[in-house]
Amino acid sequence: MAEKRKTAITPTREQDYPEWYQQVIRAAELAEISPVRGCMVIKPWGWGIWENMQRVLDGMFKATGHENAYFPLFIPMSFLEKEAEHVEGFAKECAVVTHHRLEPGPDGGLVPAGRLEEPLIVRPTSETIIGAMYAQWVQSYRDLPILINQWANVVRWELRTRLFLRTAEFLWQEGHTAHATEQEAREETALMLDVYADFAENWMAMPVIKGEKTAGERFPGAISTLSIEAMMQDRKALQAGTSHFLGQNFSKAQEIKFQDQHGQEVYAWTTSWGVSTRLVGALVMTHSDDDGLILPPKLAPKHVVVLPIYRNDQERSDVLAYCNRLAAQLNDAKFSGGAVHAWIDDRDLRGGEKNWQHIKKGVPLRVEVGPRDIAKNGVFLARRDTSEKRGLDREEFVQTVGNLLDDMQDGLYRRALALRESNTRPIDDLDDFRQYFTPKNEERPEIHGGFALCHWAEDPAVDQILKDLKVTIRCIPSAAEAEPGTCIFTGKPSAGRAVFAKAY
RNA sequence: CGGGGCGUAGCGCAGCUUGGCUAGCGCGCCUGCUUUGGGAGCAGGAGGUCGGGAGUUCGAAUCUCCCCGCCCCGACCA
Repeated sequence: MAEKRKTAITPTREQDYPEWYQQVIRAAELAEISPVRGCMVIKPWGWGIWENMQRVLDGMFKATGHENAYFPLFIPMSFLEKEAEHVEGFAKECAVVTHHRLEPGPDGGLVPAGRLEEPLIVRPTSETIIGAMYAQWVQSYRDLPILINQWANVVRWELRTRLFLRTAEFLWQEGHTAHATEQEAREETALMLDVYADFAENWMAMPVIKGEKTAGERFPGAISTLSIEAMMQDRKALQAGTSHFLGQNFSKAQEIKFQDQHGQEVYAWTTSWGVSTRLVGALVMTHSDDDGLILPPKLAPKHVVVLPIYRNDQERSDVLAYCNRLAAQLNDAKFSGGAVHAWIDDRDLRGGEKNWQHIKKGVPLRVEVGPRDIAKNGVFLARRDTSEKRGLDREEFVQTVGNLLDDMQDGLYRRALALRESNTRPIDDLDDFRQYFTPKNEERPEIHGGFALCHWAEDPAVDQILKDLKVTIRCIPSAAEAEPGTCIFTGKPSAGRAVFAKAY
């Protein structure tokens, strides 16, 4: 017997959460570190998840009146310079293109030649280049609103990267809208946050808190930034999507102006909103366990893997024929407004090995089919989320597979919500707050803390305490009721509680 | 970008302190046979310019210098 490990992933979440995360991504074949510094290669299984995310989100954007378009990867440096806060926010992490030609170098290599008159920035986000176009497109109130989204890659020259969570290049969508009135733009900002929350909860099975960022956490150049915040299994917060109300900051900087009904020349009100491939990382950290990835069925690239089991050629042909009929039936079954996606894994690998591969990749359902099942016209079913295994009748399975997948989707959401709820609490005392966010083992911090709901006030003293504890204010929850209280850091009066947590 | 650690086969590592035969081990991979309902067994085999460059030396994975990359901790961030 080979060495039998208790879990498919080492270390476990408890032993070393960050390392566990990396190992899950590798074991599930989602992505790999690339030869290019800070950049990752997204592999087919990981890409399949992102494709599903794109498809669903794209449908939601269209349903709320948006259209897709595409703007250039390169942004003239002067564009970025127009909005002061914006420059300051992104300058440090910009990749800059300064040349447009390569020539043979003295040592046989290539050297850049043909210096550009004006350097080009590889977009870290596209407010400026899109705004420049909007300025041309908008002349009359009749041209508004403009509701455009683009799917694109962006580059932020990060010094410390982690697969999916923070890479130098990442993929995202960025919506950019321009409106005639402030109210309409604010409504758009809130609407898109709702879209993100809907997607997170109903497709990713990831509960989120909707809220507004504090001044310190705002997008550079925004009047207000809304976000959805999720709790990962190490109880840290992950910002999973943002929606910004940009006021007239960018339209003034970029001359996006128009004549209103009264013939007055006024500036447009703009918004921007985005989610990125970071959501794949969020998915991993929300649901997976010590045996690898667990996927919410609604975003899984495939739902059911059929594993044929046979000993000889005769059995092989019988079993495969049965499996083919089963897979065809499954692919006709309905799930989540589409079809169940099943396939037969007939690779020449031993059963146990093959089985574990699918466990690690998080395939929601595994179905073993061997001579014994055929004799009973049945299947042997294993579900990834609960590890439950049982034999059942083939027809019954085909009839109920959609419901089963729905049930798994719900179960994952409830499990994630339960984790968040049992690790969220109001804290009204600074000592309690410190204790909550201080690990028992300073050398190797164990999983600790969670979300704390506290009264607070704007004050440099608060910033310092939070910095020392490595805690951030995640958001001021939209759902919170007005509740006057006292800032636990300064004793100043507070209008309501904010969510505090350690964060990614 | 500051502090610390590490680069040896696809992955994980030993060897380095005290330079010396043909650079090893486990997993994985290939071939054959036996196997196959939860990570198979035996036998044989392939795979390395020891991260890169320069230096010291009769001789460098091992010593010196420079460079590159990765990981951890800070600062910054979707």
